[in-house]
Amino acid sequence: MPGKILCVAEKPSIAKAVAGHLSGGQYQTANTGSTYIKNYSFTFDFGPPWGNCNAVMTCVSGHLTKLDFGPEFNDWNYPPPEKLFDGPVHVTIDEDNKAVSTNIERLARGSRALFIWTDCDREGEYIGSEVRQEALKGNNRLEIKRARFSNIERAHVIRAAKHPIDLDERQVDAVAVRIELDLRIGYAFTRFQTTTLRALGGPLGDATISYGSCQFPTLGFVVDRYFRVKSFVPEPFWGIRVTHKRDDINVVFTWARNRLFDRATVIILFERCIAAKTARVTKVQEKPTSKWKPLPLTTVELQKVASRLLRMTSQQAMTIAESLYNKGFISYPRTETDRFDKGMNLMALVEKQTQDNRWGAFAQNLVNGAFKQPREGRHDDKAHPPIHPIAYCAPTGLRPEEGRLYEFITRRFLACCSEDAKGQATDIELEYGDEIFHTRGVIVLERNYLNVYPYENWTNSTMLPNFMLGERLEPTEAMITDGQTCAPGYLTEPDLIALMDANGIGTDATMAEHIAKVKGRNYVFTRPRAGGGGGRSRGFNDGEGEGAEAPTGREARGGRGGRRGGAGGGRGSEGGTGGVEEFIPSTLGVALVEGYDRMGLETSLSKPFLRKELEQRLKAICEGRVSRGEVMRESVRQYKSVFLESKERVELLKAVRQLSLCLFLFCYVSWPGHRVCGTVN
DNA sequence: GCAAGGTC
Repeated sequence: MPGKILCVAEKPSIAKAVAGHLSGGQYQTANTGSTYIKNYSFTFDFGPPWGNCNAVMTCVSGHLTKLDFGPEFNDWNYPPPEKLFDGPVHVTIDEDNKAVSTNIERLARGSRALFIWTDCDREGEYIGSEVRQEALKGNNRLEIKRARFSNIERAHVIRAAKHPIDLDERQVDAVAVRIELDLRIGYAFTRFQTTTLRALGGPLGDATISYGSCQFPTLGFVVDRYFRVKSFVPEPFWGIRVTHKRDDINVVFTWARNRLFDRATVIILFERCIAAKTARVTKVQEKPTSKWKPLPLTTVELQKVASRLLRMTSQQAMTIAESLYNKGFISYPRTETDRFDKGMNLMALVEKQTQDNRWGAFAQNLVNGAFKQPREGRHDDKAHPPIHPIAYCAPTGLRPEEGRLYEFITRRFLACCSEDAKGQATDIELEYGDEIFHTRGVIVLERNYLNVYPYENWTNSTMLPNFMLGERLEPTEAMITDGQTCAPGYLTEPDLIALMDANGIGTDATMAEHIAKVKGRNYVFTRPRAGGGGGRSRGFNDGEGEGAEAPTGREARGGRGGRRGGAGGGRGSEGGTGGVEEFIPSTLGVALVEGYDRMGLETSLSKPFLRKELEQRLKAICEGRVSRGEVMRESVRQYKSVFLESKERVELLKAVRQLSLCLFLFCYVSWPGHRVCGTVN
């Protein structure tokens, strides 16, 4: 044999799966000093120039190293926190990673080459560089390669093993910058905020007032919505509604202009309608319509749905998903990908579900020919497939909440593999005076995926009577309706996740942690949404793969007669009712955000802009447009200047002895009409 | 005692 090849994956599941494929199942397993990690030995023909080689496959467990300040920075007061922006930092290996790194170092000694099998995302590239570092300690003549793979299908993995590439140093650099900046900025501001606040005594005497580049924007979203709700001023609007009774059916026609905010105009337009006496049918159109099946499941979507329909917090959902993953029932639960790789054998996965007594018959029907390739979303992290069941699990084998999540994931998967729901829509348009009105009737013809996916629904609208194109009719009733815009609701967890996602705050794996963090720090709290919750249409994008902008502005609620036209046509209603938790900032949370916002909104630490800018700079590093050093210097300069300005303000306030007037940090002036919300303890 | 990112 021409020499041994050492393969290292990012986590045990990948090591095992890859070893299985490359060895054809013929491998020897050896324990290591780490409980979770095993070494798999086998032979494999890596192709030229390697040929048939002995190989050992092992792994790490996420990041191997840690960045930290030395003991000279242990004291929070001295050296002063601004020194954390340029003080020396060191790479260390945690105690629980010692065994992992010595395993790699030892295996590297007898190897000719290292093949890195970490996930093909930015963090994975960096973890690959950590592995390289350790391996080179054992053998500095080691040749370093990297396997490029986006799923663990057999053929794909074998191809990756035979066509390795090099580590992408730019991605490694980008992550190195992220790690160092998060550390410096997080520590500096956390120490500054905490020590400043504690000096004030009171109820916050021993609280930790942490700052983080993700937790603060998360808090910022909650505060922002809070003020939008509090400062909302309803605006009245008016509309026109026409009804016509035929064959004992009351058909409601809605106004093409929907509503106007000027009453006099509406009255004039309405009078022209009345003056016309009759309306003319200008369009009668029947056409097929469909309700699209859902997209393949991503982590963000899983978290949103879990809190909306399954009554779990996003963090609970992730914990449960991880346990299902570790038991081998579902695929890797942290993914941004909403399209299945063409090569994946989805039918085999569907087949495994045929034995279930809830959805087995549906799955069998797919196997028998009803199977349809899933829709393809626009996201692909090139590292993991969408979340899907990989083994069947009977409900008795799971805890109740695991069962509910497994059921959702499975039904979602089966829905993806079936046909859109089909219906027939009838659109009728009236011209009345100078105004246009329409109505729509929908008949659901085939429910298809809806039969396995009870989380969505689609129902027939009221049956429409026949109308003839060109006919004139006298409306049974025409009236002016009125209503007023109503305040948006406080943020819910799905809203918050959507905002974080849209603004690049955190990753699929960490968003739930940031939300838990701002709760744990008493920056925000949740409470059940008051007032039943049923009446308000949130207009929330249901994850159809479009941009995930969460609802922000005002929404209208009709007053008398202000209902939207035609029940069918669009999206159906969702199954979840009531029990929605809403996010409210605490006094402390508001004070923190206000304090930083007062220094300028574009650079406020509570806003997502700085983090977004950093993300763009990291991307620039990955594209080779700028160096790691330049980004590091510029970002440190930027954050340090915000830091020094904050510090100056505090000093100023101390000097003029106004501290008793300011809640903390900077001058927090009471918002007009703003009642301090919640308590800190 | 502080971050965010991996992962068990």
